[in-house]
Amino acid sequence: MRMDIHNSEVPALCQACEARHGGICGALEPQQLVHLGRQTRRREIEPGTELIAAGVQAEGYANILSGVVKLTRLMPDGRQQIVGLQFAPDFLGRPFAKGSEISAEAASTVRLCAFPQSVLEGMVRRLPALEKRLYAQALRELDEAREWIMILGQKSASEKVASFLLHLSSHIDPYVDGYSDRFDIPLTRADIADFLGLTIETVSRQLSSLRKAEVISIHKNRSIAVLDFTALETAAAL
Amino acid sequence: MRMDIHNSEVPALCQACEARHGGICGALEPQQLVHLGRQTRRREIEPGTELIAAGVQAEGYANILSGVVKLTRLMPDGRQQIVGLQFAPDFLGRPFAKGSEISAEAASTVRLCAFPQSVLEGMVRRLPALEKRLYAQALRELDEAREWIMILGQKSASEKVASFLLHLSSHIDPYVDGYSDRFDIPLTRADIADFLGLTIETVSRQLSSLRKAEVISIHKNRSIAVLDFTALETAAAL
DNA sequence: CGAACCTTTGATGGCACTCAATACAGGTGG
DNA sequence: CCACCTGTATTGAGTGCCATCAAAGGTTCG
Repeated sequence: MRMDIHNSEVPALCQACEARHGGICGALEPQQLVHLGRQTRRREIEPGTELIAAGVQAEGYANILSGVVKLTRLMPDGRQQIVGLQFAPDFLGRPFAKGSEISAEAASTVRLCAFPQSVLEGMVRRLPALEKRLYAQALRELDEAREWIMILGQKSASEKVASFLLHLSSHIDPYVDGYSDRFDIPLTRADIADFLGLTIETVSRQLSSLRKAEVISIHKNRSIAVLDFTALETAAAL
Repeated sequence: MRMDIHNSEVPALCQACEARHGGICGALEPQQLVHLGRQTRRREIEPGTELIAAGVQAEGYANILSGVVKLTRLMPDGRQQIVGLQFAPDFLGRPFAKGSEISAEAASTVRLCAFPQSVLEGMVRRLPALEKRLYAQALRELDEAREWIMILGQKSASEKVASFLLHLSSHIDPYVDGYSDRFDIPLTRADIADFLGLTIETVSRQLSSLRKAEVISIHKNRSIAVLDFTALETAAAL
């Protein structure tokens, strides 16, 4: 972990924070961290909790410390699509914006560092580097969204599922279990299906197919180990 | 058209510019317009010309004055997906970024107001309002990208084509032809197919279907008139 | 008028969806 | 600890939508 020159000036909570140097906090000087730190509150969110409702202006903003947040859009007839996933240390919320069509929901247990709208917007006005960070995240999200457009538009079901697993594996820290690295899938099969524009049956079939080909191994339907990374990349048509 | 308080200070070229109050120019004061105006060059681009190549850092930036630019991503095996369309007065290029996977190509004849990279980046550093404009466009593009994610993930072929026509009709100015408003489709069937993740045959079939249902009328395969807007919205599942 | 290209239309097949049944995991209470 | 129950995931059979292959029709050039 990188250290600040005068760590004594950095709030204790921030010193050990996973998001200290990422998200928006990376752009802040110690004294600004103190200012922000006074008004933040850490929260732990249950899976399934709605964080930002569609069509409603968010009351606050937050940094994601751990867990996965899914951004969903709902069609008038009830069809649902996950339009993005956010991981630590992503920033949650849209400054200066009216409510959008998108709602945010905790996919797994999520830990947040939350602060009120006014605080962030005030700091942005005084600190151009902060706006630059927000801009950078928006561009990163835009690239990611366009990558998914390509995946949804061009790829077959099996390629979609493989691409999804690769995406997950690059954002989730694995833990060692026996001889191989495993990670918990933070989404249900229904979530994966909503993300990939497939049905849960098709997702399940593709996962089974990868398991039978010994590209991955699945434990209790909840954790996955990638046994053959190269094969997974091939399957994703990357 | 909105007027500046002292129009005499605004470059003549900008006074009559379609993008004067949109894109990034809307954030500029007359004196800054003069500064930028000195270093811009208007260009007219042939359809099919590549404006920004994938993997290469762009040499310059531009405002779109008219026409349509398609942003495409190519897969290793040759499959192609259009990940976004840009219309006037959108800004073209990504400040401070290394080359991305995406390439930009003129879909129709495109008129640009182009300027070198250094000029824009210098102005951004001195003018926070400009960065805010760029941020706002990135967020707009992000919303649009996520809308297409939903369309690609959830909608049927007929719904996709109807959604596409609605999208076009909201970005292209129609001209009166006989008794109804028409507009030229700036994309070939192949482009539409690449955008919607379909084949040209399927696109053609869906267009024929809408024509037979008298929702639209097609003239010489190139221009379209929306005869029944409500029916088109229904067909798009909006 | 003819050539090249784009678009439309038709016939067929495969991939993913739908419907249906079974299997599994986690939690609760006996 | 096991029986039971609920929600989630897997597997199977059949169907439908869209891709593929193939041919004909339009449009725009020279």
